[in-house]
Amino acid sequence: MNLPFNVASHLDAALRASAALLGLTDRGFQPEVRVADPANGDFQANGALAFAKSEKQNPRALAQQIVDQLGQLDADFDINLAGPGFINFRLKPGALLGWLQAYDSEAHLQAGAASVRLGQTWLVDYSSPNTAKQMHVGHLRSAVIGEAICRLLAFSGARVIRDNHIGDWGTQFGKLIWAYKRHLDQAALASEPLEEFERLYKLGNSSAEADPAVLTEAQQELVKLQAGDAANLAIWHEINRASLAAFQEIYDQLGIRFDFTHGESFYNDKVERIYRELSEAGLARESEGALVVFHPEHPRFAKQPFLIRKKDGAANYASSDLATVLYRAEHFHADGIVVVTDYRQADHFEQLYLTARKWFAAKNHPLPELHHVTFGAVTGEDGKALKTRDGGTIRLKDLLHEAQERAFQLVSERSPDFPEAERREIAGVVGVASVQYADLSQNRSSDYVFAWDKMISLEGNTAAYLLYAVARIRSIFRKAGLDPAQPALAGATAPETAQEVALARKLVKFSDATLLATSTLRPHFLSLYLYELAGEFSAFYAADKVIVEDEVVRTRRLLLCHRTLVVLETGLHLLGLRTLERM
RNA sequence: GCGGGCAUAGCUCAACUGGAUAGAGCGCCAGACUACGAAUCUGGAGGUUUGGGGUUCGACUCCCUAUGCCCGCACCA
Repeated sequence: MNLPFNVASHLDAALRASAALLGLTDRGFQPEVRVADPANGDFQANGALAFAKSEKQNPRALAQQIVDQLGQLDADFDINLAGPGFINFRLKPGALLGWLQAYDSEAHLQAGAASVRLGQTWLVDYSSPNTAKQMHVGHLRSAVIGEAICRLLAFSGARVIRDNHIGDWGTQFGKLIWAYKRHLDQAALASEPLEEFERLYKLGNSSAEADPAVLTEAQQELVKLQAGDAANLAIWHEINRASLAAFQEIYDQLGIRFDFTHGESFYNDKVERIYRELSEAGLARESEGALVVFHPEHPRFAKQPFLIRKKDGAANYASSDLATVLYRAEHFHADGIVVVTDYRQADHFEQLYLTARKWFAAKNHPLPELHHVTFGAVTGEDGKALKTRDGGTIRLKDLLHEAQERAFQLVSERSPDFPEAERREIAGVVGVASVQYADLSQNRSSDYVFAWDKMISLEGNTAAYLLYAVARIRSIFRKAGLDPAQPALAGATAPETAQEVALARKLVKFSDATLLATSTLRPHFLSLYLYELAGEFSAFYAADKVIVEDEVVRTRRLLLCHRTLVVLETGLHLLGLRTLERM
């Protein structure tokens, strides 16, 4: 029989069926199938251990009983027991070949993966910079991780909505508009709008500090804006338009395109309903003039309030975020919402989701899965967080530019015979991919130590290593005179040499890597897999020559090359990276 | 003060959420191109997983505790 895209799920089903025959399922038996250390097999089932423990049985004997019921599986697997009761499954070469023949393109991999979240809608809120400000290195993580998560969710079958929740509403606009009206440099606005807005804000800020009369004027500008004054609203729109255009230049380099840009201002007219519903639900109450929510059952939030309306009656980010959750649930019918921000907002989102769950239950609103995807701070080499107002922050624009310049020097060194235009294009891909991959290859929870050399380095577990593997495979196909889009590989036989088998076994586990990365919303699991796959390929490449006289051997190896190419490219695209023909 | 997070090889990071002998890269040492791209590959050295206790067939992972660093905590987001 043909193995499905996810072989582990196939084993899981078989083990459940076997356990059911033994009457174990009702008593809580779980197979616990996972990818095994290659020395032990391809997959292992650990469930017998935990179950035997709870039933006070001999785990090894129990595992043996389960295995005895697995009859037809031994066509595809070598099955054996090990240790205290591990069940090991090793794919036979013929089964490996069958899987490789079935999953021969990005489209077929996608089709195999898409059953998990078919019919679901997921909304991902990421990047979310403030308007009128440069994006700096701290904005990189949310954008890069968020985009990878979008692609992973889409790969698992979901309809994905990308929403850029920009910070386009706040007290800073009073000072900015004050300065805009008096000191705007039209030429600077046209060429470098964000620099000009930053200059104007600083000017407005320092003027207000120096002169109380200016502060009053700035506050009045803000009041006028919030009241809908036409002139101020026009300036505000201009600021947003120019900011978004500047952001999009960066998003274009990162391969990001949002479906919606519903910033904070979008929810201005939606907060009244929040106050009303939360009060009706008995969740919100007045405290020190403000409207707040306490959670008596919670160790911290019993006393630390969730402040949803300021004492002056104005909304804040809590009210705005509550309105955002409701809008996404009602308007988009989202099954899941993912918000990608740094971990310092963890308290806020815990309070937000705690409140939303109680509120939705009280009001019978359909509740989506709510996820706050956090990531560590970007720190300097001293381990301290880089802050926006520190003089030394690195602009994202400059970072990407320098990455590409460094990549260009390297490409020119390695491939001096390529035309300059092509070297530029390669450097663009390699430079940006290096920056993205540096972020995606490590667990997002940990702090990110910012260092040029580490980020742009093209050695070890880096984008360049993976792109190089892709380029080498494409080179093989050029040499063999075959089109990797439509290779003539009919009649390919099962893997034979140690390196062929190792590579084939790794390829089959692509589905487990994407599943793990998606279910945990941690793209680094996919990065790690791709790095290991590229390593297996490199070892295979060094040991087994592909383009040989013997046609059987050649076809067999070309099949492996081709599937490696497809899986590597599919995986890199899922991470949001572009790939190359040669480099 | 209250609460959260982190601590793994010299350095940067993994370890599939309680599974088998804790793995990679960089750096170091020794090898491999008149072979499809050496941005590569093959070996080697390197560990009391911050210290101390506990839970169990099994702990980097869970609990307690000590230390160190980071972060949040009433009207910024």
